[in-house]
Amino acid sequence: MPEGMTYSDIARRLSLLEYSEKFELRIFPEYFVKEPFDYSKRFPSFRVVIPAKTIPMKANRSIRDRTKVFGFSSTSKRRLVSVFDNPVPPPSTERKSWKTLEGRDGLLDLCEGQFLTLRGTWIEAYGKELGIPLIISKPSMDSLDAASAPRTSTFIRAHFAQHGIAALMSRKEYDHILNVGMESEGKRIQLALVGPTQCVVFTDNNKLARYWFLDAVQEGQWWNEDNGPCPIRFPDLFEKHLRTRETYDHFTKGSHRGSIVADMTNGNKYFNGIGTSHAAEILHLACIHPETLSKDVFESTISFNGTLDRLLKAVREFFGHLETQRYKQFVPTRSNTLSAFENPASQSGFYNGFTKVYRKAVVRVPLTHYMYLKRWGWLDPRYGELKANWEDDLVTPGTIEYPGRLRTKELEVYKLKFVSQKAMINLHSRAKAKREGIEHPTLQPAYDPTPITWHTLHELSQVQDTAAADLADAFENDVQEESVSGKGIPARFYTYTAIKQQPYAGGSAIIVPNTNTLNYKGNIPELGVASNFQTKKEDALIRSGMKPAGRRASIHTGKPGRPSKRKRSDRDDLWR
DNA sequence: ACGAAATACACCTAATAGCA
DNA sequence: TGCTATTAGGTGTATTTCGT
Repeated sequence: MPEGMTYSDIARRLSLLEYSEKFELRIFPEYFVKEPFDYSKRFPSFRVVIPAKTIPMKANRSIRDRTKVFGFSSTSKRRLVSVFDNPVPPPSTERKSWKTLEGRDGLLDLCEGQFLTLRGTWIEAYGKELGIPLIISKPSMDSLDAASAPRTSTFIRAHFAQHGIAALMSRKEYDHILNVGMESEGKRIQLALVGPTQCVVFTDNNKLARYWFLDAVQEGQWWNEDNGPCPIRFPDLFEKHLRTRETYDHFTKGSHRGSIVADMTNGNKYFNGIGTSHAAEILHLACIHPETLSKDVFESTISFNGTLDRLLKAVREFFGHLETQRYKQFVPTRSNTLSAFENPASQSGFYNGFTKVYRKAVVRVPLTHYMYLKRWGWLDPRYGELKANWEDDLVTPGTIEYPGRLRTKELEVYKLKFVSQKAMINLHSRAKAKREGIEHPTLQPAYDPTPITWHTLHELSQVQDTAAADLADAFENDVQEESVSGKGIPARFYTYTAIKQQPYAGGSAIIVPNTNTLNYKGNIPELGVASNFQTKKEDALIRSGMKPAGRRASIHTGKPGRPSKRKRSDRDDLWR
């Protein structure tokens, strides 16, 4: 969930932090996750966490030490010192040495145990990142006077995933959580900037958050320059960037086949700060089907039917909620709840007030919007014409205390779910069956957590086709394989993607122009769309009387890499 | 031949959906 | 009602084929 609006909100709350010279960085290594890759090559300033297997073994280390999930000792940071041969951080003046240190950098070590100067107003959000500038006051040996100490500066760059936030917390609550134990409280703090009365705590229960410690002088700015402009802080730049020739070329060139929802949520180069929920809401606002090809959206600038204009307008309108009086009134910076992690009810009320689509089964639209959708044919045919006197009921009666509210009409929203399943086929037995002239054994699902519906059976037949093609290939090498290994052709797994759940309320099916959009994330997407319009392909199918109730799903063999292009068949002509 | 594109997967656990 | 299985989030990297 953490997306542009979330980061902006976090930064706004943290701006109330009271000024203090004496913050202290505290780290809780047991709430970090093992990093699967060595980031030191790409991010020299990033504190690399080293998988246990790369830690040189020492005779006196216990089993417990060796099973640590990453380089930090789980019991205390101090024990890390005994693990590495060269644990001494470099002096802050020798900046070059940060890069020369292999596997980790000195910035984190420099921060620890030092006086850290931090101001709430320094904390910024940019896209999907939070930046915390810090001044490190390094006390000299003979003086602990922070004011006169030599200084250097660093940025902490924070990126959260699910359930990750940074929050302002009283020192009292912080101490309480530590005393009770973070596990028992369910509050797992990863990093904390601890002041005498106030703290900034970073949490991410799923441990997917990432933190960078950047050299402020060397980097210049804390955010990732590879990402596009922040739509909240620089809306004009954001829009301009999406209207450049380079962006147009990227989304419209022949090889680009992505859907707009996938391109908005995958990567931050063009749609920085926008994730799954923001994308769903923005597309809803713009009356753009999430699975519209990006190519079509961006080409609209040439054909002048305004799809890109609608999209960019919707982006502005969506993030414009942060500027409304309602936001300032109902989303307080100063929480009056018992815990810093609790959100006031008024806040969730605010967000639920304008989010219409994401993870919702129905959407309520004003009558004017309903008419708009109807006018352009974006509504399911089930939704009929409005009564002649609909204008009479635009506003509910209301009372003196509560004025009448704008009457809305409820529309169903699509919820699509896709699930990957595995099927196993024994090519050897099939080859044998073919040699002996008997019928092929049926393809068996290797596991099937859900009941097989006709949809999945349909996809299974697709898998059968692929398996048959593989079988033909296998026959080419049949003799050779048998003579070498003596084992014949091995069994092989095929993975296929099937529709687990039909569109909510099952009124009609969406036919997707490009089946690639089914698997846009490798995860299981849940799409909420505002309206249901019929694609050209669906129109053609209806006309030809061949409209299937489900849709064809792309087949996956389970191996990574770009999928090979399907050969064009005669049937494809029906889809034009 | 080589850059670009598109896929899987690793990394987690609270909350929820589904089932007995 | 209690138990088990599934789901959500975002990014870097590996792996494969496409397009030129």
